[in-house]
Amino acid sequence: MAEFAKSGNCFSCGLKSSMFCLLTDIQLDEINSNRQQVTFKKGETIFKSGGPLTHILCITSGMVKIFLEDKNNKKNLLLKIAKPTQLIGGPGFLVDELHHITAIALEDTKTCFIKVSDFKEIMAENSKFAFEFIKYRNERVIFYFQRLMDLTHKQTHGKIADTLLYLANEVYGSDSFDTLLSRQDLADMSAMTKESVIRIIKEFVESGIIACNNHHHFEIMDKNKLIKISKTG
Amino acid sequence: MAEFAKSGNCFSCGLKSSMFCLLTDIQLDEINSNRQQVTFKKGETIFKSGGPLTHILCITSGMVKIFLEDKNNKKNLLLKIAKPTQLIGGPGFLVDELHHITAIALEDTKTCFIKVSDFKEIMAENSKFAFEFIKYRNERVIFYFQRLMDLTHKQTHGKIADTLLYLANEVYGSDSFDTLLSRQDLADMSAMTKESVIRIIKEFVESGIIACNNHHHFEIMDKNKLIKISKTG
DNA sequence: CTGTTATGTTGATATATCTCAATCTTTTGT
DNA sequence: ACAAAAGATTGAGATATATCAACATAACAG
Repeated sequence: MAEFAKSGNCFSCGLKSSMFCLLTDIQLDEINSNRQQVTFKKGETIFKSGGPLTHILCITSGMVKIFLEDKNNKKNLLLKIAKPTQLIGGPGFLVDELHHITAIALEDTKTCFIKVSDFKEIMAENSKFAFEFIKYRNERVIFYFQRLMDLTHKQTHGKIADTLLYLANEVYGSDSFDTLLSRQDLADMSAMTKESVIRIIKEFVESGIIACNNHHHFEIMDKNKLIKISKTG
Repeated sequence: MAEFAKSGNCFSCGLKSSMFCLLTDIQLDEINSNRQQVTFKKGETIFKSGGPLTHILCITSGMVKIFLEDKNNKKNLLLKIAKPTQLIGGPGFLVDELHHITAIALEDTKTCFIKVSDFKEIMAENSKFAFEFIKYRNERVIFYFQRLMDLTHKQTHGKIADTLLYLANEVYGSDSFDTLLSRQDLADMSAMTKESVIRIIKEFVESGIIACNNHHHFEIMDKNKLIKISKTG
């Protein structure tokens, strides 16, 4: 198992320019000695909504889908795709110490488990670390605000445009990408049915806005048009 | 202008059992000497999305609606009704120092303006205060998660049930209440049109679930039924 | 390689909700 | 008190999207 970089620098596991850069050697040692590395296979559940929040996770490699679950209606809402160097844990921290989101590995994924108690201790000692955490949280809130507006006020074309732009810009960093997400996942992300997703993707392909082969390769051909569709809803 | 209570206690302006109880005398003095009390008339804008976030506000008296604005579509999403002793500021804190929400007084409202720089200083000195702030933020995130699920997956009857239950339980603390919200506000809160709100309220009245006089007085007659409607969507 | 299961696709139909326009009611300002 | 403005209500019609069922294709296990 790789050790963390010393001297207030980032994790050796790839965590660059994150809040962990703010830690002292002593604090890094403390986290380092208590952390556990765990590997998940594709499709495995990393943690589940309602379960105890004992650790904050850092993704070392792989990809994870994070979503809200509804027991009654079995309708999920996919919130984000988490990638390496991102922390996942959720808002139960300092509240009820429960998970409010579910995380499932989209491919084989390595994670570091950091004890919540270590997290708290360091946060109490190191105010810059706490500030960075609040900043991170607030950024997420701004993101969810946008999600609330988009999912409640836009119609299907706009929502699919949003989902495709999110994947290209935020997840894959390219207008041409292969995704691990199923049509149902795209539907859960856009708050609609998989049938509607399929129909709109077909429309987008027919009008030359995107290309799509073998179900999982996407290419954005006319990004301006897609952005316009996203804006007009 | 009233002074804050000393000895680590709450604001004299009514802020009870809040995070301000965690401050020392010195810290309270610091906030106290820099704060400004501002009164807003009914309908006045307290701050607007996009504007600079220079102060965190504490509501001393009155009621405020907090909502997300969309410049293009002029469709708003009402997030919450803020009441006395609540802090309002929003997630721009430590991110871009801008407001991401708009606040409008629903009635004559008194507020305390606390400088963001004071807030930061005290948070750096007092880790318990920072923890309390993170807790507060995380509670909001959990609330927004629920909102995301409710607004995207439920249909109109369920969403109106949610809105009525929110007003009764969280805002007015009674199953019988007069609200300052218009039909359009209820629509903005439930992510639907005012016409649909009106029709469903009429249905609820006709089936004896609620009573509603002179547009603004509501009374929940059959709460169990309303809860059931909220659950089944 | 082959049957089985999961995922994707298409079409026909139902329906919830919005839109628009007319009308009625309440609130507000003078 | 009255006119004007704002908000609430109702109805008819349009439409976007879900639902359901059948079928096609891809992925997977033995």
